[in-house]
Parts: sequence; C-alpha cells; structure tokens
Amino acid sequence: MSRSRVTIRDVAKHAGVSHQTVSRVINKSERVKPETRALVEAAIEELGYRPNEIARSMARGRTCTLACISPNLTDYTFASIIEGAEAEVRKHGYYLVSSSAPTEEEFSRLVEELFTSRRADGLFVINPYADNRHNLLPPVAPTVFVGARPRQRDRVSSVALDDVSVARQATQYLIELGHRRVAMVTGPMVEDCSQDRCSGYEEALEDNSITPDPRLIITGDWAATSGYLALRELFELPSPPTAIFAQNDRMAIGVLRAAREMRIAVPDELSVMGVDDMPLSSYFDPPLTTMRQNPLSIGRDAARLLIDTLEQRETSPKHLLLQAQLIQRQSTGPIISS
Amino acid sequence: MSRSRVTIRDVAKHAGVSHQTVSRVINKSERVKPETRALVEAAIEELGYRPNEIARSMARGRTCTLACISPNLTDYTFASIIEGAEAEVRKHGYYLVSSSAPTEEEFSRLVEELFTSRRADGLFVINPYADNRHNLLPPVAPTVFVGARPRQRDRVSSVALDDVSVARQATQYLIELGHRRVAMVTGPMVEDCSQDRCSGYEEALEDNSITPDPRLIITGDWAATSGYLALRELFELPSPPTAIFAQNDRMAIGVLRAAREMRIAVPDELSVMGVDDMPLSSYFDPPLTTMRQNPLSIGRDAARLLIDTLEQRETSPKHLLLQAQLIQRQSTGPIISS
DNA sequence: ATTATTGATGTTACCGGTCACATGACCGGT
DNA sequence: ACCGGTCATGTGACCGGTAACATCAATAAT
Repeated sequence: MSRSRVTIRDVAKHAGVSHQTVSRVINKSERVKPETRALVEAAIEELGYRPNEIARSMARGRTCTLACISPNLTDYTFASIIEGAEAEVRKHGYYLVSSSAPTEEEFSRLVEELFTSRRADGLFVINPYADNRHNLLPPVAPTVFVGARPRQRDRVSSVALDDVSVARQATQYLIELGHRRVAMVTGPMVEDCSQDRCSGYEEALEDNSITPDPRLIITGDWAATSGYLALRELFELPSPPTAIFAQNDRMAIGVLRAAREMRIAVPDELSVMGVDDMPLSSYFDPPLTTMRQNPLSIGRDAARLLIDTLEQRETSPKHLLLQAQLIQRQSTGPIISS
Repeated sequence: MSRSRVTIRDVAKHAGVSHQTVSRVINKSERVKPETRALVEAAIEELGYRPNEIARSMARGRTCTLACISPNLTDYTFASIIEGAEAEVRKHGYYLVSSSAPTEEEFSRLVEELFTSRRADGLFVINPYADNRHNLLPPVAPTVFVGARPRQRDRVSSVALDDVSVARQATQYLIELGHRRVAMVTGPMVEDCSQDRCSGYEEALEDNSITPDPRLIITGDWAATSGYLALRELFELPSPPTAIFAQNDRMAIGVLRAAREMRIAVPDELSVMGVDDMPLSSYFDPPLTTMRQNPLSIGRDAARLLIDTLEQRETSPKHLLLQAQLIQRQSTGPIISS
C-alpha cells in the first residue's frame, strides 16, 4: 500500500524551516517572507508533498464534506440537481457524498451516521416533504432544502422551482390557446410542490374567470402510469377536458399513451403538457410541450447557499425561487371548434 | 458550532476505565471482560457517545470513503449503477463520493484531488474507455472498472454487461423473426462496449450464415439524434434493412422517430430494438423491444468487489460479466413477406 | 538609548482516535 | 515455590495537520 507519505515535517526539514511555516505556506498566510515561501514551495515541489485532508479535517474540526440525501439518484431531475451541486461544491474545495433514502427510516439512519460521527459539515435534502423526513434533520448541521421551501420559519435555507408561477404560466398558455376545460394531473398532495402547482393552476383559471371544476383535477404520483389512468378517468366525464396540464413530464407521457390507445388525437382533440423537459421529451409522439426547468442551476444555487452558510457569509436563511421556460412542441395546439 | 463532543476519554473517565478499553469495546475486540464491557456500554449510552470517524480515519490511515467517477450522473444507467453501489457500500460502513468527469482533464484532476490528499481508499470508474482516462488511474488505490473489462491484464477488477452475448442474443432474436438484413447502430467505437456488441452481432450473423454487410453498420454516439440520422442513412441504401439493432435505447428511440417521419411502419416494415430498458422505453410508440440490463446489480457487484479487494479478501483481479434479458414489446415483429 | 510594536518564525499542545508495548493478576506445570 | 503463559487492562506515543503562544530581530516611537 506504499504509505510512503510525505508529511509537513518532511517538507519542513527539507526546507530547513519549522513545520508551522510550511503550514503557513500551504494555507496562504501572509505572514511569510517571500524568500522563505519560495524555499518551502520548492521543497513541496521536490518531494511531491500534498496535504493530508483527513489530518486537516481532524485538526480543524471540519470535514469539508457535504452530504446530499435524495429519495433516489436515478430520477433525471434529482440526478441533475446533484450533478450541479457536486460541480459547484468541488469548485469550493468540498466533497459531496450523495445518498439515496427512499424511506424515512433510511433517511434518519443516514443523518445519524453522517452527522453524529462528524462525517459531513452540511446537508442538502432533495424533496424534504416526500414524507416526514423534514422533521428528522440533524440537530446542528446547516441544511438546505432543495425542491421545496421550509414550512416553518426554520433555520434552513431553500432553493426551489417557483411552482406557483410555473403552473400558472402553463395553464395560462393552454387557456390562451382557447381551452376552457383544462384538467390537471398532480403529484402526491403531501408534497408542497404539488400543492403550489395546484395554486398556480387555480390562479390562472381565476385570472381568466374560469370556474374550477374539481372533477378535472386528478391526483397522481409522478409516475407515467398515473397519467395514463388519469386520462382514462377524465374521459369518463360527461364533458371531458380539451387540455391537460400534467405536473411533470412522466405523467404527461402516460397521458399521451392513453390518448393513443383511446384514439384521441393530440393535439387536435386534446392538448397535453408537462413540466421538466426530460431529455427524451422531444422524442415522444407527438413531441411534448413542457415547462423546462434548469435542475443543474438549482443544484448550483443550493451548493452556493450551503457553502455561504457554512463559511458564515450568509447568516440568516435565504430562499431562492427559480423560473421555468415554456418549450412549445407539438402536443399542444389551439382548440378546434367543430 | 457546539463542540460539545463526547470523546473516548470522557467515556473512559465516566466508566472508570482507560480510553483503550473503551476503544476495545467499540471495536468489538474479544479481550474485554463482559462486566467491563457492560460498564463501558452503559457509559456510552449515558453520554451519547459516537466515535468520530475522522479521528478514526486519521489513526488508521484509511478513510472508509470510496469514490466513483462517471462521465455524468444523469444518464439513467450510470445513475442506477451508482445507486446500487452506494447502497452496498454503505452496508459495509463505507461512504461513496460520486463525481462526474465529462472530460479526461476533469478525471485526472479529480483523481489527483481524491487520492493524493488521501480522501478515498478506492475507486470505481464508470466507462473507463470513454476517453484516455483508463491511463490516468491513481497510482496506489484499488480500482474497479464498471462497464468494461481492463484491456491489459491490469491490477484492476471489473464488472460489466456481457456485451458480446447481449448483442448476439438481440441479433439472433431479430434473425429468428425472419430478418436477413439486420442493421446496427453502434456507440462510439473507442469504447470496448461498442466493439463487443459489434462482435456479438457478427457472431449471430455468422451463426446463421448471413454475410455481414458493412453498409448496415452505422457508428453513433449513444444519443437519440445519432439513431435518427442512422435510419435516414440506412434508407438511402438500394436495399434497406428490415430490422435495426441499436446498441442502446436512446438511439433506438431516435430510429423510431425517424421512421415515423419517413412513414416507415414499425414493426411491419421495420423492426427496431435497443439495449437498456430505460424507464420510459415501454411508453414510446410503439413500445420498444429491448435487452434489459440490471444496472443496480452491476453497481452492487462492483461495490462488493472493491470492498473485498480493500479488505484483502480478494487479492487477484476478478472480472464479472452480467447477462441481460430480452424484453419483447411491439417495436419488433416477424418479417412480412409481401 | 530605551521601550513598544510589528513581522517572521519556532515550540508545544492538541484534535480523537489506534497501536505497540507494559503491567499485573491469575493459572497450571514441574 | 518458581517459572512461563495467558488474559484483562493501562500507558504513552503516534497519525499529520492546526492553533495558541513564545521568541527574537528589526523598526518605530518616546
């Protein structure tokens, strides 16, 4: 295993200074004479010295490691958030341990492991309201919620899509195409994100003096199947909708599939749109109109927020809301008055 | 931030023993009298003591952290591999830092950061032949390749899909449906995975005494667009194929899209299949026939292999090949003799 | 000239574990 | 009764950094 590590004292001896001076050089302290610095740097170069991060963590009581807990790592949006956060975090000299915790129990075990044993300095929680996990946060560690704002005025910061505004824009767009009976397929209603998208939808209806019809709102679970089932249910109604706003792309895809099977022409008889703009959304039949969010930048912003908090540049919790962009494709169209 | 840490010496004092005895208890050493053990455990409980993992790493010279470097974190297959590895790794008391390195430079910077500063004990490399990164491995750390076998008889282990066999089965299946002109869209030919799938394809043709036609092999890049372009190219041929084996689902989706635009009926005029079974593959039109791999178990196996190597249970490199399963859907069908 | 101030550097302890070795009690064999 | 061996436990060093304080020379202020 060649533990032939060069330590700070080896460098010191080689350069003929004390180890503390070497420490000052590698930490870019000002209090070192330029000549001495050069001497030490030469020694570092020559010996190929690298500071041992573990020893550093030990001495400083900080680990420079952050943790990110997500319901899973495979969902495209989650993965992109993590990718964004990871890159940003590393730019600042931190590392990111990303774990999946599908259940509350997993979540609390993870938090316990990571924080009581001092493995991580801070935490990202993706989808904190997927279940009761938001009540199981580590007692001390700075936390940033991703994908939802904290319900109580907590000490946690947050970064999320502006769900209200996104849903409102989407609905408004459908209404402007001439649709008056606009249905919606939601995510699980325990999630704030679903609720906010409902609010946005309702606001848009109100803006256009359309009376909401509760039968047009179907609760789904983000999976394609729930979109599929939603459409079947909606077309049992005496007067079915002419447009559907699905709260994510996967459910919208399910709707498209059901429409195909039921021989409902999209977009001529039914407009369908989603939220996310997954990589293959443009490859469905017809290509899906959607609200594109930028999960990478969500991750990046979350990372900045957490690091700013850790390094005391930010002391009070901050809440960021990001916008989405309408991507118009062929699954939506003007209403056809027959 | 609340440095009210309980240390091993606090516990020792509380229990009236030496810190070393406490250390023995938490490390489950046998050499402790049951009464003493009980005493110490009571003290641990009472004070809420948790060992500081960082101090442990420091003293032992191991970090119990593994790193996983992947070209990206958002690709469904990669993400699933990571999810599988992460869960397995944690079960054994390790942590996983997963990073994306789209380029060779990123890769080598990461390796440098992670291993010269002793942040990680071992490394997973997903897609080691995406570029020249397989030559930039950390000098000492145990490594497992995921998604390809090492080219030289290296000290690295590997876990991969049995690409030859998968492609052979897929091609064989198409041939059994009656197709004689079977085209293929490959991944980038620098990747062993693409090459192996080519070999499997050729073997199947040979098994059935079909002379390979090089014009039927189009090099793609795993992205949907390249499948799209491939089909356009293939249908310029004097006698176009009646079946296409795309080396992954995304490219197969691209083929489907092109077929739709060119009004080629799938599967009546053209059978299309892929490899992966992405979550939404069954939602395309028509639902995609594919070879389903199990990326979670790839990750899990890779994790076991790396940990076994680290803990010296496995001393010589081992190479695992996993199989895939044919998932028959509606994008493939018997040849229609007209 | 003397003292205070500042800058550059060295000394030593410390972070919280583990490791190697020392100690002493107890046991059995001769 | 003596010796060697094993078991349970304690002692002190050590891992490789950082932090606090000490030191000492050079400069500025009185």
